[in-house]
Amino acid sequence: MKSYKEVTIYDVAKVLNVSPSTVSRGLKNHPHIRKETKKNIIAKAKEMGYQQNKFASNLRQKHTNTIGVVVPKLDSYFMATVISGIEKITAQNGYGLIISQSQESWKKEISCISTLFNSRVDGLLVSLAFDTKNLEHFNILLNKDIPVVFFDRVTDCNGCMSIVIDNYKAGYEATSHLIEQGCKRIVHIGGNLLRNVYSERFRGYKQALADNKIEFEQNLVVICDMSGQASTDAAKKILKMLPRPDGIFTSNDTTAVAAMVELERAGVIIPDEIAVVGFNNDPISQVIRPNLTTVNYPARQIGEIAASSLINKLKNSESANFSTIMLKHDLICRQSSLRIAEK
Amino acid sequence: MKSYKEVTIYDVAKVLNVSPSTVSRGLKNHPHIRKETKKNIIAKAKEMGYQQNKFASNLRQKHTNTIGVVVPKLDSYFMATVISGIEKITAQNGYGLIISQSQESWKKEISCISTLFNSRVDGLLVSLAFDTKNLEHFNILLNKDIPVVFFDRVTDCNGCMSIVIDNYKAGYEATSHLIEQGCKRIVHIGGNLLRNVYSERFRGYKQALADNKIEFEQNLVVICDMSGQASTDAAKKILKMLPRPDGIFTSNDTTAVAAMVELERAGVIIPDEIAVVGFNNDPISQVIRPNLTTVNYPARQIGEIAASSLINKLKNSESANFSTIMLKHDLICRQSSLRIAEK
DNA sequence: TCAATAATTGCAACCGATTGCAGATATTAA
DNA sequence: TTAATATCTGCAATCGGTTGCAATTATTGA
Repeated sequence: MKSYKEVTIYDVAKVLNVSPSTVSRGLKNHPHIRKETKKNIIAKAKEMGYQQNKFASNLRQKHTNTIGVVVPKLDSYFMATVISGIEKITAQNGYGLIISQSQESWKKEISCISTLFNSRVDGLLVSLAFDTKNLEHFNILLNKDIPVVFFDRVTDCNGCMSIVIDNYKAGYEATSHLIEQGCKRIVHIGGNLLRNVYSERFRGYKQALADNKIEFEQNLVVICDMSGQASTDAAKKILKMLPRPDGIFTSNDTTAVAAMVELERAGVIIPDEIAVVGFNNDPISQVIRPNLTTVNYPARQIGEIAASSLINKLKNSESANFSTIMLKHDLICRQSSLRIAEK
Repeated sequence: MKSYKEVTIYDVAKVLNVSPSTVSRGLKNHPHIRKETKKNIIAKAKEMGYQQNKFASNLRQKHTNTIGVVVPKLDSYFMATVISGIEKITAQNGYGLIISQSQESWKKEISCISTLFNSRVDGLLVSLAFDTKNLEHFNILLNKDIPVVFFDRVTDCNGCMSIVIDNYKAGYEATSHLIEQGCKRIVHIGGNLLRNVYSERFRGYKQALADNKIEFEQNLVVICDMSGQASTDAAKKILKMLPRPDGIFTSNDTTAVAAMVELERAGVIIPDEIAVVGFNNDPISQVIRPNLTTVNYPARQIGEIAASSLINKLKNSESANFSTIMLKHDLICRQSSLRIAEK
């Protein structure tokens, strides 16, 4: 197929009249090689256009310097930011990155994991799909001591690390904020309760209601796929509820925005008639009018910490083996929920 | 580092009392191996948990069955959809995917290309960064006959294929549509004219004006980074223009939406006072009120065709060597620009 | 000057899958 | 039954870099 000839350490060795092993060591700054020799080797290798063959190297060394990433979807501001953080750290440490999407599907997640396993990634960074019900597909990795770090959508998995925020607290704060603003009937829109992020936020929501002596009503809870469309539908339902709800706490900004658009279309005034709080602090939250109150999720930091935890684990497998790192979040109050302070 | 022992074809061979070569051939369905033998080999390999070592295989075979992807940014609906299309095709054909982002930076693009080159990808799928000024960084690939297929943000590059839509025509149609709706002073918001997508759409815009005897005004053109923020700023400028423009054609939906939000905030009625046309047909275009008129960009199809063209080229390098494939687009007319039909 | 120690370098055996060619076995034709 | 052909298998070299250990050279101390 390919007609050109690669330059190998053998070629460099021949020209320099040294052995391939010397070239190999010289190139990676091995202390046994004389400085002078090293300089020659590096210069000549560069001159000849030598490029290390990673397959030969990996074959011998048994690791690939590659990290696999499995995320539900790439196309959200949140996830893109996380990945950007991951990439920054991995690039700094000389690791390559293979990114794959589970498309929110358990089945596809299984195949992603298997593919990455077959590519012999050294470690994995994972955020779970919507409907993943068990973790058996991770066993092939765990059996071979390939470390896995979960982030955002995490799970209890024997020996794996997790990077999250305190979703319970965030949900509690968001809901409490709405209550402080005078809301009495607060709708919660959330995703599959299998996933910690949704179940925890939901739990926070319920607890905030309870702590404020507001009765929890199951029919004020919408569990959906968290798409814009689902939220538009939810908004339509909300419009028909009697008495009409006066607040919405939803688990991402996409749904918050879609709901706001639909409500305003029906003539509802936000926040006066219905106050809205989203989640993630996507850029759209600052574009939409009224600006959206939301929970700031330190996405880039999540990515950076997940990556550096994994790399740390790879570098010394005996390292301090924490199980969970919890990052700080903030509730950012904007116009979509401020009914008191502004008056 | 790793303490477990991998199962190799030698292990399988020993158990089955055949040679490693037979196992190798049996596993890949080589016609010289008896059906019976094959069955045994496959069964035993599975039983023993054999997993092919890709490094050994790649080392020997000189190719990696991996395709590299370089995109400016992952975090847009458009790009995520393209990648989804790419992944579908590559997965079907047994290729792996390494995805990297240039973050719209020429410099980062150079480093992405170099990294992928070092990973020995068999071929590359590329959409150029905003400010890429020359193509020298592709020479390392081209010199070694590693095929590159450009999509969306393409360029003339000796021997490379391109997958695009007719951006000139799309720009022409979008602008003509606004003119038909009675617009006389149409603002165009676009990106760096280095990139075909922006320069072509701009060219279409100008031609449509010319064909309708509307004088082109340079100060109605906003060249920016196509972010929501830039568009909000642009909208503020538009509000101050006298006489006030009555139409906007902008090169993506993000900017269209941001502009609409800002204009409506200032009390401008869309489309009556200012009609808006975007580009891409992002989901948001159907969420925002009024619904956004936009150009449908067949993102998934672009990805699929780019991937299959590349794979085709890899499989038989002598294959029909087209230089450009141009896909069909449509102008989707919605409320944000319809001033006549609806009245 | 000579032994002892330190600093360099080379040898050769890996890593695991692939594949051209030769050898072995089975089948068919004569 | 024997030669000729068709089917299978195995041998051994190869891909290119790495690394333990031996060998060589340089340096130091006595």
